[in-house]
Amino acid sequence: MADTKTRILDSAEVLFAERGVEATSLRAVTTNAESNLAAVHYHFGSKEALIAAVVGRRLRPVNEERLRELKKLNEKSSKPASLEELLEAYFKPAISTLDNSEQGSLLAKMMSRLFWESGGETRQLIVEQFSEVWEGFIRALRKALPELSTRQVISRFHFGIGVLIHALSQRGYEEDPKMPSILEKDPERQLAVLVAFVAAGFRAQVPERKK
Amino acid sequence: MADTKTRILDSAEVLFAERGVEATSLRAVTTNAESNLAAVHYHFGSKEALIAAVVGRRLRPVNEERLRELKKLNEKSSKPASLEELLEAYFKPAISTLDNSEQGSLLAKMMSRLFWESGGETRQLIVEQFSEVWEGFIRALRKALPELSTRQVISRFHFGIGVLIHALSQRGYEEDPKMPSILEKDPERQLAVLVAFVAAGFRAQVPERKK
DNA sequence: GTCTATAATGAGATAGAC
DNA sequence: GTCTATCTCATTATAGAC
Repeated sequence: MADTKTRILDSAEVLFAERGVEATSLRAVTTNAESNLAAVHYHFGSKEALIAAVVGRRLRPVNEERLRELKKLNEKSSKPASLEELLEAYFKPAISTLDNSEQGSLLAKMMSRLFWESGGETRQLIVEQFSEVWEGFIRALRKALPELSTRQVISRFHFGIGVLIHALSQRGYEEDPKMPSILEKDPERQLAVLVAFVAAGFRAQVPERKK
Repeated sequence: MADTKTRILDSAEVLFAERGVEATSLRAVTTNAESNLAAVHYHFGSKEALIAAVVGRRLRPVNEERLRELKKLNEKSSKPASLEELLEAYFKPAISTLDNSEQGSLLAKMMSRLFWESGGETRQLIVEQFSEVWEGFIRALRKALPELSTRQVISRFHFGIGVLIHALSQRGYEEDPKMPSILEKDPERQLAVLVAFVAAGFRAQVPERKK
């Protein structure tokens, strides 16, 4: 059996994803981890700090891989990276990490929840985790799409993030007949579909004025 | 001053959006509404019921307008409605309602939060509110895009919903330099940009197999 | 490091006067 | 319909034994 700290992290991750962060009590976390309330405070200090640890453990490797992929693209040749390459570099780490983890869809839901649920301190955490990655990708996307204004690039990049988050977080609801599954089963196809959709959106022409 | 019931709804809407539903206590709601705890239980019965009332009050008119617009498109001519017309019918009620309400961005955030935060009962509420609308739009979208499979239409429709939710919910963070504003100021342009992005995504060709 | 026991707080809900 | 006061319960956090 893993050590107490890890068991608490694992347990918290599952429960945060299933019920949401606010709705999950530390008691539920520790019971599930076959530990006790005091252990959380010994290892993490507070519930807020536990949340940060749970998020950081999963998000850090994803964003590190994104930066590595981006660096590879930037150094690869004198030509700027293409739109599709950049989107793939951004989406792939998220999709593959989620597939390799035993938690699977739960993790995706936890991340998307965190994105919205966070008020105040937790939001700060998210912004910090992402700011370097976003800056890097937006800079590269501007080079790939010189015909778009910076503002348009940022806007459409966020549209793409919205697609990713929504798609990932709807996993696990496949059983519901009212909410048919969104993503393909095969991770390679998932990635291809997402990249194709968002890339086409990036290249869309917006009509000048409404008729 | 509005009656107590309305003041409670207004207050709850603002606080739910700012802090999240779980994190908002009924005490905070009633203090803000210059009322008291008992009034919530008199008018609504429970916190869960209050949540449902807050959501329903805003969501119902939006979804009713969507269904009206869809009906208009279906009856307009013998030709099936175009992709752009359908997307506009879906997006416009959300954008214009949000602009007309004095709460503005708070309301958008409340909706997007609800979409994710909801575990169990509250999720049920969301699915019920949306199922008729989604069914109608997916049926119409299939006619507009006969070259796509039903599964692809559903998947891409949800991608579009992801874009809408994400875009709307990021309103109000404009002050943060790390998170530049996503949407145009002008609602007409917002709509045009969203429709163009999602329509292009719908029409994207997905490469058959990865190289 | 781990645990039991308990403190301190805040939550949703309710009774009953007005 | 509205309000104060209170009930009951669950939460985070901590003290202190081992």
